[in-house]
Amino acid sequence: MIQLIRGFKDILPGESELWQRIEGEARALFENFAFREIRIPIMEKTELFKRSIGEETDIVEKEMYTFADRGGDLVTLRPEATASIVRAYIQHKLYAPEPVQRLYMIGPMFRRERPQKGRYRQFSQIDAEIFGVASPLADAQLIFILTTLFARLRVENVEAHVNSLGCPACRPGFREALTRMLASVGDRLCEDCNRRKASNPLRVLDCKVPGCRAALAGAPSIIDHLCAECRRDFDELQSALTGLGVGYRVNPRLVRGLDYYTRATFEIQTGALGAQSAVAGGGRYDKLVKELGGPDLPATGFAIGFDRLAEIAGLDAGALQPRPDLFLAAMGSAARRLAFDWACRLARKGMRVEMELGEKSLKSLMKTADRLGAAHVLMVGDQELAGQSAVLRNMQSKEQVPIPFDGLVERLQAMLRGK
RNA sequence: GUGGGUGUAGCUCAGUUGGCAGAGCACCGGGUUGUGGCCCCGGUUGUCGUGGGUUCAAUUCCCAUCACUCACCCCA
Repeated sequence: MIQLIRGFKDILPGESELWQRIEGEARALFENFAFREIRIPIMEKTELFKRSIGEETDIVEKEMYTFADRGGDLVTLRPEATASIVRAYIQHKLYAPEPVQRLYMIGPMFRRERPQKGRYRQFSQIDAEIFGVASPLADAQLIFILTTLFARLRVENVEAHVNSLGCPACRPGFREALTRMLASVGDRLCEDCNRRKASNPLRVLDCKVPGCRAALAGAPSIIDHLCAECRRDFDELQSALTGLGVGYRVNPRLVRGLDYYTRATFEIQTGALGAQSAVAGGGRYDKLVKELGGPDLPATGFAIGFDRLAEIAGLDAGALQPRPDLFLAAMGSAARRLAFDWACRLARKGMRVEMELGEKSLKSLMKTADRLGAAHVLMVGDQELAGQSAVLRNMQSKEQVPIPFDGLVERLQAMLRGK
């Protein structure tokens, strides 16, 4: 028996309906906010991810599915969506006719990590990006979309965390101050943080080890080091959120694992996913478009962990299961042939129709119809053939009415429409 | 990459001084010769994760391995 790859999973009927619902809600919301869908390839040249995400990040250093294809080109299964979307934005000069582009995509990403709750090697993201808008109102809009979507999906106990990572003008100053502080408490930090304080000091800020948290009690806050422009933008983001009625928490410890982020950064966090607290994360990356060879245009975006969202959505999966409008119960080959014909025609007319194609007792057929949750059952056997009239049973009221063969499809369509 | 827990029927799980493999649910059939849910009766389903070892005998003990899972790490 060949089993699926570690960290990958099948979305089976019963769960796929939930995924469809989530995707549908997301698409509808994006359309309302004037986003348009972009479909990007599942692989890119490895170089793209190295340059955008950052060589020193864990994603690039040890998590990417990278290999040489048969022509010898180094390619990588996408670990996130932003890099490809930016690449497409530049490559197709989407900015030329209109710099402002609101784009979204939904699809699988790949990172080779050790699987655990809320973390898979193939996972899906719902991704949104806004190009060409420097205003923090764009960031506020993204957060508003996130909280709206989560509310529609009945996600409870989530909290929006926001922070500013500063810009090339002010972040270096903060980084220095933090590095100095970390050097002075080096002996109290965990092993990982001692390694990180050199490679990526900002990451030390969100270490979960209690000792590190205590040692960092007096750590400098990025917010105190923001330059005037960053400060002003961060204030405007907050007032916009407040104006929209979005609850949020300023979290100076919120940092990102990807190098390209600047200024506004945010995360939707939950306690329902074990150790994985982030259901969605994003922020502004004003320098990335230019770094990847495009014009100097700002951008901001987010990614939702689809799998994580599906796990915490408060929707009743049972209520999402499809139920047949009509189940055809036929006895005998002649009646079955007739019923088969009706079933196909009714399905083509838009009715959800199910039918048993083998010979079964009526009792067995009724049981099947009941199990499937069929609203109505159409019975046809020798008696009905003789009278040229089938019997329609309402499974809930148990009421049964004869339906003449002549014009049966049209009659049923009219009777069951909208039910 | 590191550590803990768990692998027995389609599902949830029992199964200790080592002795031919179990329950509930589900499924199929019957009770009701053409009418579902409730009830009753009967029936099907297993490489006991895999490979070795110890033993007359291993689901049980030992070793290895794989998978799942949780946590670290990292992130969505």
